[in-house]
Formats: sequence, structure tokens, C-alpha cells
Amino acid sequence: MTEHAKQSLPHRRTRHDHSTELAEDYVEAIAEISSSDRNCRIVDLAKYFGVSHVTVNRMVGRLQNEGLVSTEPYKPVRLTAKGSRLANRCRERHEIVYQFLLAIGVDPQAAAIDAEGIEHHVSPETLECFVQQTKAKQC
Amino acid sequence: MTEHAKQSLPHRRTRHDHSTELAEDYVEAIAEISSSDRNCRIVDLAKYFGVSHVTVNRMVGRLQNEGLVSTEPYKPVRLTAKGSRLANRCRERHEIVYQFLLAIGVDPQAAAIDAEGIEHHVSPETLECFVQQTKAKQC
DNA sequence: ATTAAATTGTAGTCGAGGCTACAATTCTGT
DNA sequence: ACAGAATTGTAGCCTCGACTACAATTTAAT
Ligand SMILES: [Mn+2]
Ligand SMILES: [Mn+2]
Ligand SMILES: [Mn+2]
Ligand SMILES: [Mn+2]
Repeated sequence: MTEHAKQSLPHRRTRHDHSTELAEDYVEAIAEISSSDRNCRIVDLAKYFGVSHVTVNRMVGRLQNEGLVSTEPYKPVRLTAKGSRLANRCRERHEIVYQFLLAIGVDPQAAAIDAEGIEHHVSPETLECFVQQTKAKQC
Repeated sequence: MTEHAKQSLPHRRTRHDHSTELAEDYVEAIAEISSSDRNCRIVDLAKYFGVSHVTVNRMVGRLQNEGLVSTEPYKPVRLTAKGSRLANRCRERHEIVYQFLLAIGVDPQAAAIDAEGIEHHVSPETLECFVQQTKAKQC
């Protein structure tokens, strides 16, 4: 650790959050689409994220390299066990952030938008505080 | 607007937040360093963010193109009026997010780290809710 | 005044994440 | 069965944000 690591730690952490963000959103999306549709296709993900199918195609390849999804040419995308576990964790965290924003009075539309970005920067400690606050508000 | 814009709006918004994030963090850092040191140098920013001076150098060039900073070769980096206004807005938003996290019980270290990423995804509506919550807790 | 150190600039590389254009494959309707 | 539509894959391009290695300039020490 360099002398200024303490100073730059928050920004280093933010950069790390961003490096894992897409994988998290992808497995979450694949889980959601798979549960309703039964089959998650490349085009579904392209529509979901608002990007081209080419971008999705390459990202799915990366997720496969990381062991999070399994797919074959021209076949649907499925989550591996590892991918499923990650998806569940992300879905729970996302839901906690979203419900917390609602609980403090943010309107549903803004809460949905903000939660999509915020979720990736919430540490376990902060997440726990969100849970407690949401509970408190519901009493 | 395409047919699925509504579905993909949160992710589009998150991508947009990320596209403006670095400029926001840079002007905020330049303002902070300038206020204590008097002179903000490339190396100061490199240490502050934990990146190489080359990365900073190019980013400062971009900020200059956007009219946020002014600098000359081998000279310190200064904020323009426009850059100063942006820095002030970002500093205020950052502080609100940080104080809010403290108010709901997050420890200072975690709050500092999480706030650095969260701040860029907080809409004006949500920010206002943060302010109200922080006030409420202080009573 | 010279040398050494610090700072800044430049050249060239890399991977991530976006795109368009086009080719290949699979699915669907008649 | 086969033509057309939808889907998926491939080639090639771009910008951003990071890096190393090295050159130029400025600052500091002797
Ligand atoms: Mn999500
Ligand atoms: Mn997200
Ligand atoms: Mn930040
Ligand atoms: Mn972010």
C-alpha cells in the first residue's frame, strides 16, 4: 500500500464497483427474464438494457468465461449455479435499496432509476442500515 | 424514443451518470486541493485519485476542452467560473449524501467510501429526501 | 552554475463497452 | 418446401480510462 492509498481508497473502490457492475446487472436481468419468459435470448437482453445485440453477445461471452452463464451458438442464455447465486444476491440487494428509497419518500419512478446505479456502491454495512431504516419506517 | 425505452431507462440513466462522473470528481478535487494548497498540480490529482500522472494529464486536457478548467504547460490547474460552479454543486451533493449516511448509522469510513460512488446516481428528488431525513434524525 | 530531483508532456499499448454493416443460422407462415 | 422474418454471429470501428517507458521542462540543492 502506498503512502496515499488512504486518501485515494474511496475512488479506487468506486472504480472496482464499476468493474463488476455489468456482470451483476446481467445475471440479475437473465434471472428475471428467465423466470417470466422461460427463455432468455440475446435480443431480450438488448431490449432490457437498451444496447445493441452485438454488445450483449460479447458480454455474454465474457460471462461464460467467468463461469456465470452457459450458452451455445443460437441457443438461449442460462445461468450457471454460480451465476444464479450471484443473481440472487444482487436481486436482494437491489430490492433493499429500492424499498429503502420508497420508505424515505422517493417516488417509485425516481427510486427505480436511482436504485439501478446506487445498488453497486452500497457496502454490506450500509445495506444493513438501509434494512433497519426501512423496518423503522414501516412501524 | 424506441418502444422499450421505458424498460431500459434506468440503465441508460446509469450509463449517463457514469459518463459525467469523472468530470464531477475532478472539479471537486481541484477545488478542494486549491483551497488548502493554493496550487493544484497534476501530481496532486494523481495521488488524490490513485492513478498515474498520465491519466490525469489527459483528463485535464478534456476538462479544458469542456471549459471547466484552464491550464498552461507545466503550470498549475485552475477552475474556470463554470468549473467552480460545478464543483460547488458537486461538493454540496457529496456532503449531503455523506451526512445522510452518517445520520442513518453508517460508520464514517464506510460512509466516505460509499458516498464517493453513490453521489453520482442521486437525483434531485432523492437528494431532497436525504436532506429531510438527515434533518429529522438530528432533532 | 551545474547537477540532481521532481514535475509535466508524449508515444504507444491495452481492455471495456459502445456502435454499424453484413453474414449465417434458425424460426415461421403459406 | 421454401421464402421471408427474426435472431445470432462476425468484422471492424470508435471513445474512454487505465498503464509503461521515455523525453522535456522546471525546481531545488550543492
Ligand atoms: Mn440491478
Ligand atoms: Mn444496476
Ligand atoms: Mn465520486
Ligand atoms: Mn456508479
